[in-house]
Amino acid sequence: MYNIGVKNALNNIYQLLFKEFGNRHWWPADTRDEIIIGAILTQNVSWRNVKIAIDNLKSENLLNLKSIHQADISSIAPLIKPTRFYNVKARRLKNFTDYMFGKYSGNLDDTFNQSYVALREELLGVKGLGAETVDSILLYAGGKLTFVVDAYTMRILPRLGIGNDKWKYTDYQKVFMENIKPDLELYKDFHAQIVHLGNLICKGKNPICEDCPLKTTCKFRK
DNA sequence: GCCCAGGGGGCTC
DNA sequence: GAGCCCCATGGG
Repeated sequence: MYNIGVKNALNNIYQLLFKEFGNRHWWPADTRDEIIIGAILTQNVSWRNVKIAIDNLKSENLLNLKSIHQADISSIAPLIKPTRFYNVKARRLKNFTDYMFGKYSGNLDDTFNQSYVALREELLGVKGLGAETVDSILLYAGGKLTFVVDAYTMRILPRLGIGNDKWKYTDYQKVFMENIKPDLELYKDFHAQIVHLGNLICKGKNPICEDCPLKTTCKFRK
């Protein structure tokens, strides 16, 4: 799915968003461990709540993978309550550390030293990590060139004439990866821009978004 | 009180 | 392989 129309549209969309919002500096974290933990905690919950959980973990010195690996689920779960599904998510955090300490002795450099394709498959095999979580980890913590697709992406792109309700995660991911410049910083910021826009105005209820910087592009406005 | 949110697993057919 | 329920907090 490569054509000059899509390529121009995506570039145009990014330029409009960047002009409106500036560089989003995403992912907000001090360490790779924190990015990975945040990627799991943010599943189906707003970043506001994740932030609270992150701070809770930090205050108990649990905001790193080694400590998570050594801790019991029962001591992690209460700290991440604000992110909903806290028991499930505590298990998922430990699923990741079990995998990483089991296979790579807890060494993140070794983990991310694997090829993109092999590592992505491997991570998808960890219970509790789906495509969006895995791609977030690979892109923001691992520096791998993979585009992160989320619910906002799939809601907004069709309005701009790209995709439809039949498209799946992979279809959206491909359209980005085949049509935008293969640049790590662009991948990071483009996804961040879409999320920011989605948080502001595209909740999916009202199709007419008066404040949307993309309104000249949006099919709902024509 | 009610609705829904930046996801993923598991079951059913 | 799509469709549905489960998980179970917090803000509007």
